Amino acid sequence: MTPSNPRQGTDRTPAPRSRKPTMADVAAELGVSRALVSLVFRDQPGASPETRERVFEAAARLGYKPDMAARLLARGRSKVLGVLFTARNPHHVDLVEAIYPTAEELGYDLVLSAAVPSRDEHKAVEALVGHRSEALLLCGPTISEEDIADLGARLPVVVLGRHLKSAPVDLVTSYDRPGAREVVDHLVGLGHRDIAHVDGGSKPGAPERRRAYRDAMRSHGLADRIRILPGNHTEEGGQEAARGMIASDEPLPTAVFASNDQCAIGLLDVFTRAGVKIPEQVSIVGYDDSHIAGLSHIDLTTVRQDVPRLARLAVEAADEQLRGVRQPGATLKLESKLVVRGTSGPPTQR
Amino acid sequence: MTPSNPRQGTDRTPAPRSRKPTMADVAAELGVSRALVSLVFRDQPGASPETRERVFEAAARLGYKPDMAARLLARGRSKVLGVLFTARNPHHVDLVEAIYPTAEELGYDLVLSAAVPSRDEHKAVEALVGHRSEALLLCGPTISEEDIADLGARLPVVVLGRHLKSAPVDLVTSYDRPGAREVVDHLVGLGHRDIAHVDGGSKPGAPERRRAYRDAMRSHGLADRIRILPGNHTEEGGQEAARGMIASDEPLPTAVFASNDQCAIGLLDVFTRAGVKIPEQVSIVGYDDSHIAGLSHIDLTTVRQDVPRLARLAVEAADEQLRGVRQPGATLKLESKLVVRGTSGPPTQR
DNA sequence: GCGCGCTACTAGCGCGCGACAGTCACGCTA
DNA sequence: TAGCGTGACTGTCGCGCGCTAGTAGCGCGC
Repeated sequence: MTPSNPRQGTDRTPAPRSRKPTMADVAAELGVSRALVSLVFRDQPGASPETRERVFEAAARLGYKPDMAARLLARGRSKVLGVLFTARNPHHVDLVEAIYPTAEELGYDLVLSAAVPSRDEHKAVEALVGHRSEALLLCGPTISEEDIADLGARLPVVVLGRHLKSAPVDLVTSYDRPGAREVVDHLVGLGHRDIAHVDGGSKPGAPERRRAYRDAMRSHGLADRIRILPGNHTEEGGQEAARGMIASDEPLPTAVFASNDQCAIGLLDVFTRAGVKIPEQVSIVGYDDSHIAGLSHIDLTTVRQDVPRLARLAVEAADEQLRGVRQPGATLKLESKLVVRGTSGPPTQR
Repeated sequence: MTPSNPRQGTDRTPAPRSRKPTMADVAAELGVSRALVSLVFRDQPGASPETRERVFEAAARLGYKPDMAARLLARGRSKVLGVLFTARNPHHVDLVEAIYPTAEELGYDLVLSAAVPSRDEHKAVEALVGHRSEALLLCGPTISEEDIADLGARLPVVVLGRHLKSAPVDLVTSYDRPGAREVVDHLVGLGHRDIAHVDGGSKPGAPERRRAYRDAMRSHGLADRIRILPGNHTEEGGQEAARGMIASDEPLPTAVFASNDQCAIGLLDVFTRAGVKIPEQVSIVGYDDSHIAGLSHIDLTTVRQDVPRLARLAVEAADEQLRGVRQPGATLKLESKLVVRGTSGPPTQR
């Protein structure tokens, strides 16, 4: 019937080279102007209900879908937010999930870019900017503060889960001090005194959590028991730290507070394989309450961040910057909360 | 709306323009044509080395970055692949990670779209198409075969990890039969006879694995022990199945083969909480060998799919369709391999 | 002097759409 | 009847770029 049809029929033509239908095709089909079709698809006043109906019908028949790239090009605002996250980090995945609803609510489209081992964050970010993201949401970025500042000078940037001194960007994180404090309180309350911390190096959030751990230990009069082991925010980091503890001459701590859940899971892994009973011999506490911490039989005691609100605040912050209602540089912090599960318990006497 | 953008890079730029710099700005800065700048940025012959140097220098000075949207619009080929995945599925995350290197190698850019609870696959796919993806890679899509066929009629589509009868798309999966066969062989070899299967309903790959399980059981003469429990590919599905088994009047099977890792982890969760010893009382085997199966103290016996090769084949398949070197409809299957870990062992006599 | 081939560059159209200033028919008022 | 307003629609420009067909300039051989 229609001359321009999507490439159907795997039978006849070897390469049915059919163009994707455009607005002009729809307009021609109905004998109206492109502008009218445009109006209808943008849901703007200026078209009668019957016309709208006919336009939609014709569009469906031809298989027309609006072309984002052209739309972005033509209109000033792209309404696209770029989201950078680390594919392996379950907490980031949680954040991404939570960002979608608010973004949609405020009329933004999302483009995701994953930082993976073979592809560093610089490339991922450039891809986002290249795809005309109006603003960037960076989940725990590891690039330098200077690079983030440069980005922030180019477009609105919201950083999640990392503290920065002076970059012209918005920050959305949880308070680390109360969370870490709750962890130490919890462990001390159970009777622990030898509470070690496996840190996350310079990874986002790690310095703050390390500092918060130190403060909490001091305020419990356990300054001399402070023991900080180098780690990072991956399972491997936790595994290595655990191996180090086992191989060490010093006795094992009775509790370990890891800088994030993945690191904690790495600890769990090596300890249980080595026959160390969790939590009888060693209690383990993580940070983030990513979805894998609660589900499955990992059952990790951890600190829950309010992911839905973090996500909402981040999107709203980006929106505010874009609308120019305020200058960048806001810092938003949320409460976090200890979630006690199976990997923490009273120390056994020895 | 103020026409002047409040955000302005540092005061470095001599001619403070509120617009993002374009190719024309770079060209004007040097007194050359836009086309020349275009050549340089596309790394095409036709510009002298000195000119290239000057163009790059001027671009850097002005802070010019090529505009993807315009580039996509202008050139026929967008060289963008759209990837649909389920954020929560660790196997999908593994796939996404693995897709990046091959895509880059073949000169494709990637746009990710996550299916999350609040945003179904239809929307996610439309977003990808809207962003001008030339081809789609669908990781375990749950939308109907008909919808996939429609998509396949519009643009090249490669489906990972799901079998389809007749959609005009490429399929890249692992053989389910040998994998499931190996699982049953392994369990029978350990002495199991009551081997149940928690299936994945109609989820991608689930019917094939269910069938493969049946066949393998039959060929071991265990047709009468076939026991299939409804489940799905989430932790919750596994948990529910496990609760069902515990509540049931029938004795527990001595081994359970789950349709994927997440489901297996759900089983593990409920069984261990209920005091059922794994693997002494019940052996558990998963499917996918997603990164969380091996790491952490989950230590799940599972079937490893060759993720890097799956990813490579998928990208190559998309590329071939795009280059028109063959018609869609190819089916590529890879070997998969049992990985024995801690959740399977000989049954205890009772 | 001519044509030849080569490198280095330019002119200008078009991608699919949004924005905006029109145009047109129609109905209402004075 | 002219004047005016309004809803429904059209014409056209330009977004930032890719790409094809050019052209100017140069050295070369005869």
